[in-house]
Order: sequence, then C-alpha cells, then structure tokens
Amino acid sequence: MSKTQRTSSARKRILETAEKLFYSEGIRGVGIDRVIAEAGVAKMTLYNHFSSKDELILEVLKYREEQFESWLKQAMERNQSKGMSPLQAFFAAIRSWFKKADYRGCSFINATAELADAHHAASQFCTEHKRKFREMLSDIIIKAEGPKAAAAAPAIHVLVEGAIVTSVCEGNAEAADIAEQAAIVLIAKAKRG
Amino acid sequence: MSKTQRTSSARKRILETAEKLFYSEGIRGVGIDRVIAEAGVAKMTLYNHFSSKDELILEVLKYREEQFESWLKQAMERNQSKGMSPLQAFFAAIRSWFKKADYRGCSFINATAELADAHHAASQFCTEHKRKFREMLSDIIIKAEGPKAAAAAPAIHVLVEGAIVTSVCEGNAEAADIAEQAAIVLIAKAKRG
DNA sequence: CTTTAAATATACAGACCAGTCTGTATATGT
DNA sequence: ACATATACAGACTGGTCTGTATATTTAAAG
Repeated sequence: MSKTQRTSSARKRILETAEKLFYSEGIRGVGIDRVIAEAGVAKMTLYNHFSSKDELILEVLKYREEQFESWLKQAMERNQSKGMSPLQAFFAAIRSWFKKADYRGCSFINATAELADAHHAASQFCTEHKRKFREMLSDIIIKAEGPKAAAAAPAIHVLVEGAIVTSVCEGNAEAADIAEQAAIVLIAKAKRG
Repeated sequence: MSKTQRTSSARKRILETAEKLFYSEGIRGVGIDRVIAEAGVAKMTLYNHFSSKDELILEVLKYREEQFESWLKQAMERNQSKGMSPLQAFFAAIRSWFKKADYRGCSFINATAELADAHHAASQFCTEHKRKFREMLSDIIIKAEGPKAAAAAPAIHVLVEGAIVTSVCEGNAEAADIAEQAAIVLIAKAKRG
C-alpha cells in the first residue's frame, strides 16, 4: 500500500501544483520546470506520470472538474442548510466563488481560449465539461422549481457562463446578482408557460 | 505623402496580420517571427512601430475594437433595412458572427484569459472595452424598446457574454437564439415594471 | 544629385521551452 | 541478499522566444 501511497502522493502533488499554477498564471505561462520546482518533484517523475505537457493539461482539467464539483456540492449544501432553495444556494455559491481572492474565471473557458485548438484533447474535454455542467444546472432548477421550470435552464446556463466571464473582465462579483435576478424572471415565465 | 503611406501601410499590415494570428492561434501561441513573416516585414520595422510584443498586443486589441464596432454597426444597419428592430438586428448580427468559419469567441475575453494578468495594459483595455460594449448594448435596447427596457440591459449584457463563450465551448451558434429569447422575456418584464 | 528617413536582411544575445538521459537513493517484497 | 519500483538530482539537446545590433537597400525631398 505504501508503494501506491508514495506513487499517488507524487502524482497528486504534481496535479495540485499544476492546477494552481495553470489557473493563476495560465497554461502557456507556466513551464514544466516551474511545475516540478514547486511540486518538489524530479522531472522524470512528472514524465513517468504524464507522457507530455498536453496530457498533464488534460489530467489537470479532469482533476479541476472533480475539485470544483465537490466544492460546489458542499457549498450548496451549506447554503441549503441555512434554508435556501437549491437555486438560491447555487447562486450564493457562485457569488462566493467570484469573490475569492484568486478568482480568475472558469478553468475550462480559459483553457479553451488559451489552447486555441478545438482538436486538442483538453478543448474537447472542456466541451464535455460544459455539457455536464449544463445538465447539473438543469437538475438543480427542476429540483428547486419543478419540471415546468426546466424550459428556462438553457438560458440560465448562458446567464451563468456570462456571469463568470463578466466578473473576470469587470473585476467584481456584481454579475452573479444580475444573473440570479434574471434567472428568477425566466423561471417565472417558464412556469407561466 | 508616400513616405507616410509606406509607413502606415507597414504598420497596418502588421496590425492586420497580428490580429488575424492572435485571434486564430492565441496571443501566446504566435511569436513575433510568425507575425513579421506573414506580414512581409522586417523585424526592426515591427519594433520601430511597436516597442514590445506587449504594446503590439494592446494596439492589436484597439484595432480589433475599431474593426468589430464598425462590422457590427454595418451588420445591424443591413438587418434593420430588412425591417428588423435594433435589438433583432443586434442578435441577428451576433448570430452570424458565431457562425463565421473562423469564429473563436471574443478577442477581449480570450486576451484576459491568456494574459492572466489583471495589471497588463491589455487586460485593463479589455475591462474598458466591456464597459463600452455594455453601454452600446444599453443604447440599442433603449432605442428599440424604450427607456423602461433599460432595466433589462445589464442582464442582457450578461446573456450576450454567456452566448459568446458558450458558442465557442459547445461549437455551435445555438446560444444566440437562447440569449435572444431570454432577452425578450427580460425586456417584457422590465417594461411591466 | 545629395541628403535623409524608413525598410530591408541577417546575425546575435540570452532566456526559456519541452522532453531525454544518466545515475543515485530509498524502500518494498521475495 | 536480491530484484523491483519509484523518486530524486541535474545535465543536456534541439528548438523557440523576445528583443537588439549592424549593415545594406530603397525612395522620397530639397
């Protein structure tokens, strides 16, 4: 077991370090040497775990997806335990995300912009991630507001994506509230039919 | 005059080439050597016009802002001459933008993601650009739907930003229609008070 | 025709890039 | 004791990056 433990600890240290650096300074702005130096790992250790930087990018995004999903779930549960509806809890979580000191937007949108290559495995993973995110959001809406509200889900997804990039470009979290208020209007309309 | 003409033609060729390359392959993915080779210009000519790549990036974004504004204006005028309202004309233009073969999203969002540095002059220009864009959109909404509709402008701006990134990540223009339909609902609500 | 300004081609410096290779240390399981 | 697996350190390759230096060509203006 300790063999596995050591193995996974090096791999995990690389993933955590790369995720932090890629997110804060950009994928192309961070070289392999930076990653291994800050992870405290030999270069060959990195290349034994990941065949190339491109593969590391992909694995970092998979790791990020897990981390984000679990963070969001927990944040929403905390909010719902305070009496918020699932949708309120979602927007409160998003808002607190935007307000984090190191917030720099969505890793997947950023990766798509940076890689500038729709054929890159990481770009295709981002497309897939957005599909999953849209479905998760749709589930939240249905759970909070009933099946008739589902018609508003695609527009609310677009609102959330817009809030994410707007909060980065404008440097404040205001867009979270704008998106939430608009979502309420769209759901009311969807319920009305 | 011809001296000036040669000068400005070299500068313009550099800007046009860099804009095209930066947009399609990413700012960090394109080196100065690529730009000068494809612009058919000597390296020193580029560095006589722009003191550094960072300055070139900024000037390219300024150039892009002009080009985009003029393209959008003309596209909207064409659409309005077919009987569309300013808002319909706006969304029709956006939709045709998304459908362009070389569409890769918003240069300013992409630059913000790529540069990963809020203090970079180009990032700050992007913030300013988004402010201008939001105001332009607000003017369109007021012109098309009256002053009471202005309350819906911030949310519609967020919708448009979301449609821009969603259309890139998902690889289709569907988000334009989703955003337009939602905008109509939000405007109706704003008019109702 | 000469002066002057701009653009040219080419070479260079120095940093950084991804990725490979060699060799060593450590710790496990046999 | 030995084999195996993993991690470590660090040099190295071949290439790219931005930016500078220099010397030559072009062409317009006085």
